[in-house]
Amino acid sequence: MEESTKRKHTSLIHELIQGKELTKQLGNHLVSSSPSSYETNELLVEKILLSYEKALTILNWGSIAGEAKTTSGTRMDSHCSITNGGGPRSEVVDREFEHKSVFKKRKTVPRWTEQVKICSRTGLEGSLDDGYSWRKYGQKDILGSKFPRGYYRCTHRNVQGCLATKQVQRSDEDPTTIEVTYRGRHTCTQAKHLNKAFPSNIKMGLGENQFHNDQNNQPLQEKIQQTPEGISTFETELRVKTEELEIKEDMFPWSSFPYPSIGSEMLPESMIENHFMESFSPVFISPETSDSNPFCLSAYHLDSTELLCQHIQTLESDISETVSASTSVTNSPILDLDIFLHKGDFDTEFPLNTPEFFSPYELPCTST
DNA sequence: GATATTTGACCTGT
DNA sequence: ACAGGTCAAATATC
Repeated sequence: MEESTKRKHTSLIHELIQGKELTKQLGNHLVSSSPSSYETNELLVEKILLSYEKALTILNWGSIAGEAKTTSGTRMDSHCSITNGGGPRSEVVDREFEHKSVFKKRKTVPRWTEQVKICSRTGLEGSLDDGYSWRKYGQKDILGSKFPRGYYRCTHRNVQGCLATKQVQRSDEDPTTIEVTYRGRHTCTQAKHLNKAFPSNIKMGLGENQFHNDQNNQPLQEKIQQTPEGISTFETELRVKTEELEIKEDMFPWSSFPYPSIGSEMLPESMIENHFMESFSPVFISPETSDSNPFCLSAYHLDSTELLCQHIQTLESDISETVSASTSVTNSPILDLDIFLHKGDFDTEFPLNTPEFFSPYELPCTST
């Protein structure tokens, strides 16, 4: 028993080290990336994936992955989602990774949830715009929920084949909070446009998948109309609290790991050595504080398992797209990493001071 | 008239 | 069978 665990542990370390090395290689390739090296990159990515899948398998089967078990059984990637307090949403997350016994690479639709805190003081009119155009295609009463859930898809679905969707629902516990679950990435032109508009002064540290305003720069603001699932008015006071990030395969929150900014070797190195091996609690977002801004981000503590998953998510994401998206952000989100590392417990909100990012309620979005 | 929303029906997975 | 998710016809808005 003891011996078995030891062996698994050794294998796990081996796989992680291998993944690290491969990632380094990939990083080097990315630096000198040329069209001709694409295949090489792809090969490296495959290898890395394989290595991490093995590691995950070990984690899942081994005793060291005890916490990886969920109420519905052992799931190899159930721990890939950031703890969310066991709310209803965790169910959704788990469901995405059913049939775990099959370790085949799956192309799942990335999904993550943001909690939008609404501070409405005045009327009930207004909009909460996340920068994307959405079209409502359905609404459902959800069992056990007081408020119905609204289903939205990208307006450009038909024209540009953008498959991004989102679900909007008011929180039962806190009616002033709206839970927005995004699914899929935007492939439409507005995504590209918004990438550039993303604030450059939002700094993030390692592992923070949290602010995935989307791999394509997903929305932060939600345009809520007079629909029951949302609250209509907000002033400029809107707080976004990305409480849970569910990033699955194929998803890349550009805001999380801007490869180009980090440098070819920095990412994997720091992730593995600082996070995986030491299991500390990283802190993510560290925008310059300012009381003037209503948006607040929460920091999360991740254990090594979660970090591992996030790292895997990162590796599995579309590298080329990542590079593309990242290059649109001039400032490196990683800048403040050192400042926040090792800060231990952290449960602070970071108000963002990025008017260009938060103010556009009236962006040409959401249908009207 | 074009586009968006509403809402009951239908589909799918459990 | 049930719940969540999607479709699509009817309706509303610009």
